[in-house]
Amino acid sequence: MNEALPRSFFSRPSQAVAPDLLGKLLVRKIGKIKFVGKIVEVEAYLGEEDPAAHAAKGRTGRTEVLYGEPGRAYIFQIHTHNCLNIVTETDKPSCVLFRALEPVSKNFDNTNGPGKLCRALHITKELYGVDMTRSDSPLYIVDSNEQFEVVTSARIGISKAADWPLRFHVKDNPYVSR
DNA sequence: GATAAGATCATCT
DNA sequence: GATGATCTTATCA
Repeated sequence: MNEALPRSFFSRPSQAVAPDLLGKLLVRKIGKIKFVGKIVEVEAYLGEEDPAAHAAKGRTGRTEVLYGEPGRAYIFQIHTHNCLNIVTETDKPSCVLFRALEPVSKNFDNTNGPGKLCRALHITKELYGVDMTRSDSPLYIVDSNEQFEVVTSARIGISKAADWPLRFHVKDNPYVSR
């Protein structure tokens, strides 16, 4: 068990990966400590065609990972906090943002937000570019067979293209942000 | 000129 | 009071 999702899982459009990512388990290992959280809210970013995506700005170094392999972790710093994303599609700088997690292992909490999520899991620039498709990485995704209802809604917290239905979250889950 | 790091202002709790 | 896919300034190439 606890086998990381294959790279092929992420080699699809963000809007296809995002909803499938819900209910999956995010594993964060810090030394011998392991945090496990269920993904309950995500947000898809398409890339160059998405005005709200960082890649749309035409960056090359800061968003380097976005242009790289799918399944890689993209750590983005917002103000004094960090945000965790996972890269999708090789050709496009698209990715999926983890907005909220439901604590499975009870050694952490307050994960109902992008910045809070990273703070709780102690995610820093050190994890930038980490391969999340390997179960020996400090950060990876594990499959789950749980049943739940997915809700699609408009994105939040951005100024451009905020009305695009690229936000997905588990219905009736107390850990979903705002 | 380009990349990296730190901060401010609006919205939500 | 806290959080948040942005913006400005500083340092390196």
